[in-house]
Amino acid sequence: MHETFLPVQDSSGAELKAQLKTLGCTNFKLRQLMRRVARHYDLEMAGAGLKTTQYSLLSHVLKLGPLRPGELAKAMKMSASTLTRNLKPLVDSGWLVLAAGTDARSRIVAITPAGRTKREEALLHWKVAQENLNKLLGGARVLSLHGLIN
Amino acid sequence: MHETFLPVQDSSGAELKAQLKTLGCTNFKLRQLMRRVARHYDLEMAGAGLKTTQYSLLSHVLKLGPLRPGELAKAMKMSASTLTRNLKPLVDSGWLVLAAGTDARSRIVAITPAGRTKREEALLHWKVAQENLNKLLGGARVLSLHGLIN
DNA sequence: CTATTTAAGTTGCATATACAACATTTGCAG
DNA sequence: CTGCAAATGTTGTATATGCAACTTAAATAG
Repeated sequence: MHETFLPVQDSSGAELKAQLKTLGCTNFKLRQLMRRVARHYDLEMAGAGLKTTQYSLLSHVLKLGPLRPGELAKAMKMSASTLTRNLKPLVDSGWLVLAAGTDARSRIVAITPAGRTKREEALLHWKVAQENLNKLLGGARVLSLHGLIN
Repeated sequence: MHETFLPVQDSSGAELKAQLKTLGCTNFKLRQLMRRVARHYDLEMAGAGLKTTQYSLLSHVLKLGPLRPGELAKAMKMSASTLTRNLKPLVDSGWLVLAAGTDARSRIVAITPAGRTKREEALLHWKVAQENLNKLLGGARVLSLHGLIN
């Protein structure tokens, strides 16, 4: 009788551990959610001819200014090798440029005028996707999710 | 003065909308988290010679019994084309088999004895990864995350 | 000033992901 | 039966992801 009230109070003890054991694989669940969310954004972003990952990359270069690939990868928390490859389609499209850095081994990534225009266009689609996801999942849920991530 | 207390009470109204506007891209944040979590699990799962995605696939085939690719893809909420390709390394390793289905066009995916053994071994590593993630992110946070996903 | 270490990016390899187009095969209408 | 529509998987193409190995260049030790 007592136990039915305890869980909420005892959330950092044995009860929490017991609840954790009932959960499925966090990695799998997260991937599932990621696929779903990515599809949602990509569907809308396709109207601007971009993948959402590309929009994110473009936005980060815009905001963080011309910077070295290494810094960008660190800021976006992705591996340098992934970044190298993700840059390619955007450079090929003329939205980003890879210039020589101060150092002969390093480089500088920068957004081009065409890149700014494309990003501006894509921003409108991003807003729609973001707002629709809030409706789809529920604003409170999305808010909680962001709270957990940071 | 009053407003400082309202947000919590008014979580489904204007205040929630205002808070949502301050958030960054949900897709990007989620991808970041996914990368981090995937790295965590994969590092541990490497001890069993499996990627975590492969472990998930193996586990699903084990639990859902011999079944058609289409059903499996639906259960795991991934595209059929992704599944087709993800099956390949596991079939090549002899942990799964693709047999002819009742229907001449359909097929049956099943786990092999070697697959069961491998999955058993990998389960131990999965448990370590799962538990360590709980410690790393905090049990309460992981619990909330699962709550949001389902 | 040479030799080794460190730094910065890229490439090889393997996997994950999905949309569109495709090949087969059933099922069903007529 | 015939022919078209629906079902079931696989392939083509493009991107995303990361580890390990590699290349080049700077920095530092001796």
